[in-house]
Amino acid sequence: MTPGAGRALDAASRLFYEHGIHAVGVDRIAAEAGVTKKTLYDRFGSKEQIVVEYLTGRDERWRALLDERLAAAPPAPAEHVLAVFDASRAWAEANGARGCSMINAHAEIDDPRHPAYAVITGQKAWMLELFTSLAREVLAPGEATASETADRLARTLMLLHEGALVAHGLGVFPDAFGLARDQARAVLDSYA
Amino acid sequence: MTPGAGRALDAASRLFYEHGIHAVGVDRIAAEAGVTKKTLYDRFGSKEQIVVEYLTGRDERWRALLDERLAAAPPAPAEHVLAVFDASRAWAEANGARGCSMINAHAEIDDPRHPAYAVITGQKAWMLELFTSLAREVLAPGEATASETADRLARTLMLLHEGALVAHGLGVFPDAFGLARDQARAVLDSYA
DNA sequence: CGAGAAGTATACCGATCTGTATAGTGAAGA
DNA sequence: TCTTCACTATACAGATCGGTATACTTCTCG
Repeated sequence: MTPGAGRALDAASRLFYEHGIHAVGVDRIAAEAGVTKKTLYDRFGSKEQIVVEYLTGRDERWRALLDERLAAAPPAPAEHVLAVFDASRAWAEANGARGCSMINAHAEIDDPRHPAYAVITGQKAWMLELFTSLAREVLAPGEATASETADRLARTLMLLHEGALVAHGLGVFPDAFGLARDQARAVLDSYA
Repeated sequence: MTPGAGRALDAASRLFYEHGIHAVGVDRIAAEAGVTKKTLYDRFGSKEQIVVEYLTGRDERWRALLDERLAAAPPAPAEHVLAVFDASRAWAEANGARGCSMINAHAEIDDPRHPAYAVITGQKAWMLELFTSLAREVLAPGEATASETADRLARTLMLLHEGALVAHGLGVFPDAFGLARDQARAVLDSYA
């Protein structure tokens, strides 16, 4: 990534997240990045591609933070589940004043053929798979066999997590991730 | 509401919900409603006002459906909580292929001073208050006294509900409202 | 040295954006 | 009958949209 491209993607990411994708034009991105539109189009080819790289970049940074937190968590599977909610709280404090960028982008992108659509649904599917694998370990440590119970537990954790993302983004009540974490523990206990 | 205004608001509501607010221009609204732009601006004054009435209209229809379902539910307070999730499932089947219009609109409106912002946060606050009053009745039937326990239960129900809205809108897994309803029952039982 | 990559500055394109203006039509009601 | 209301049709304004074109500079690297 060239310096100009980096500045452009940084500016675009901030502007897209704060104001929405359709509300931000390429002229504004170029101006705030201190870059000309020619550089933008030489590097990215289209606004659509900038959107894709914006979402991909957030996804990668989120997964990196999560991997880090999971690696540092106590080895018990249930602790890993709680670490996901802790990671989300930390992420939201640093990058999440306006909620989940994937949920927000989904509100603006109606066409499933849009290249950014796969990034959005891909992250949600990945999160569900993560919860599913954690749920399996909680229910049957050591075994990696699928079960309807694990799927159900994983989906419940996903509900709590997505709910916390929205409650936080809309400011419905304070510390949504803390409550979701507590409820996740209660759900895990109920399965034990 | 004059006939032309009604057609315009219907068209705007459908287009805003399906494609997003910024992606739909007033020319398109006018064309699909079979109305001229002059009629649009004579009746509504601005696009911003059309957005406000779009969200207000959905809010009112949702509350009407919910009131109806709550009135028809068994008298036990816990049944009323479950009826909220049932109402959401019914609403989503009829009007919710792209998720919650308030969450979606929030993704596109960054300015808290935007007149639509109050409609969005107002609906979420109202839902939290509904869950809170139901939680109080569940915990202490007949009494209307506030308690931290009731607030906590209400927020947990809110988490499950918002989570189901998102999981349904993004298509993360099938029947999110059914699962949320089952989990709500489990949470209610745990408080009993 | 010379080529190529990365960048700047500026102007332009056609389309679309919200919003306004002008002129006229048809119908309902005092 | 005459006014008022709701509406149509069309044209336009100024700004912004995504995207392209031309010409020049600056730096690195073989």
